[in-house]
Amino acid sequence: MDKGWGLAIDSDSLGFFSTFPKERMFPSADTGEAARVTVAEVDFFRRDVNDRKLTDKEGPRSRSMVIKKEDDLNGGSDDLRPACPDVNTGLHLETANSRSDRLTVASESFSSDLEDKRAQRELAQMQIELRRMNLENQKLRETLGQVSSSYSTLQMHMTMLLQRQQFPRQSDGSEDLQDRAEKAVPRQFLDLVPVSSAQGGDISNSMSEERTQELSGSPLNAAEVESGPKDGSVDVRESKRIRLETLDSEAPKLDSSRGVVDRAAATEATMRKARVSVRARSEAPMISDGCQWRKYGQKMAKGNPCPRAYYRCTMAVNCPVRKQVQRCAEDRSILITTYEGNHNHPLPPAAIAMASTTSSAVNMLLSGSMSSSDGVTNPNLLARAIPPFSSSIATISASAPFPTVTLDLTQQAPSPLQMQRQPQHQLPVSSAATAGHPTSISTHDLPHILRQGVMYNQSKFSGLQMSHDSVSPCVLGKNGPQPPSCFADTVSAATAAITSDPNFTAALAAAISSIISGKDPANNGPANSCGANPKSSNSNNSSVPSSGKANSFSGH
DNA sequence: CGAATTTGACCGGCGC
DNA sequence: GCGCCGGTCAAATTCG
Repeated sequence: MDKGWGLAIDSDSLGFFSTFPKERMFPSADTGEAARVTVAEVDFFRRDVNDRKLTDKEGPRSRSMVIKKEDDLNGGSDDLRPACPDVNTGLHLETANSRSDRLTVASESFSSDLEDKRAQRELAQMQIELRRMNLENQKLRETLGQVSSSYSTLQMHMTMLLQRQQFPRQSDGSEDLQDRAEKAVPRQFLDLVPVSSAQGGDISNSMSEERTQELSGSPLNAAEVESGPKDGSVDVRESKRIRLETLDSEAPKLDSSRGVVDRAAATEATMRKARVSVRARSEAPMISDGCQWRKYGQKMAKGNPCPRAYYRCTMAVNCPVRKQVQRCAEDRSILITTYEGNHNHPLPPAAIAMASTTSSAVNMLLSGSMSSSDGVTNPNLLARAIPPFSSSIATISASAPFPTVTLDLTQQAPSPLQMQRQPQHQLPVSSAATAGHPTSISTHDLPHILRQGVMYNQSKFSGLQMSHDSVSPCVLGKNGPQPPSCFADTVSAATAAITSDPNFTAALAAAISSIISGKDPANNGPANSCGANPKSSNSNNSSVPSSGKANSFSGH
């Protein structure tokens, strides 16, 4: 067998190059037999001219690859490395009778296949880049998991803490739970998060319950939640219900924790009142958010020819969550869904996304209300609430009777009508954010994702003095999307689906749930002309069968 | 027939 | 106090 060629790979991209075969067969020019071209050694170390392995301190890294003849690898001095620092690894090598012939043939091969090699080189580079991005993606996922875990643990802890403040002594073993929960909370989180986010309602409580059950070694399922604890242990939600009842009737008596209680009561009330409105362009009568809803009313709202439908969550008996569905008066292809309250039950994966979004948005409001005193706030709440790279406009407004966060996902810049509804000054974020003025920011980074902005209205924030500090820097980045370190980026996987799917919530829920369970997005059912008759919606809203009747609400 | 929806009535907050 | 309006209730109706 003629001497083959050895390949020394000098690269730090080992993940890719390690896939190279160690031996490759090439036809021999003189014998017609297949000649074995041996990759004598895939050299994962950088080497100097004497083939001595270099350490990191001895020289810069290089991605170049060199081809070495086998005899060179075996100790020869004819190192081709300087002549071909960036040789393609396609290895169109042929064996020949003489060394010069081999070199000539190789040279001709190089020139004739130049384009091919260039393409292969680009391919190799792209594969390298792909590898790198995959690794980065994996790291981001790990980060997401860690942050999510910390977030859940934190909410659990704060819920526990509030309950402990409400019931300093619990004699039925729940203290063990609390202690364990506290021990599970990283210390650094305890000092960072405002009380409001921990009081953030039942979505967090649901997560907390699950976490608590994990800690206690008894997984919590929906049936157990509905039926309550079967042993002597304290159901967390039961504790909360007791706490809420106490807030209504006995809170003033608890002098030692009165401040906390009053604050909790105010927060609970705010949580009940604060709303998250989602504007999505959808022909479906109701966006699917993974929850089950029952319609309990329909009214004609002033200034809108389309009726407003009222739904309440039916996934639990006393779930306080309600939502209103109404088509936009100006553009009836836009569906406005307003959520209020927080679920008091575990949510299916498909519902977690929207519930988390709305809850985070509300928490963000509350965080803003809490942050004005100390200037410390949770910078990621709004980012959590708003898919970061989506073509959305997030409007924080207190001009309505209740503080409302509006997520505009209609893939439009603020319309003139919207701007009219936001009569306050719209200033560039660079000045407005620092001056505490309402702000409007646009971002332009992703090609098919248009804009995300925040219009920020604090003119009439009764009881919710939103500090400009509370607006997430992740959102208020001057140039739009922020580095991947921001938790908001973890939701960015949903944004592509959001922008391509007119049914935002279905896309959002599906995309985020895909992270959890790997499901595909679902689509909505057929269109309904105007307003809130949900009966033609898809099965994701199992409680809203189709009747096909026209809306015939007569008002009152 | 039970569940869900429809829709007129009712209630409470708010402004005048 | 009155009217307006948003929100909810609950009886009637419809649906599966």
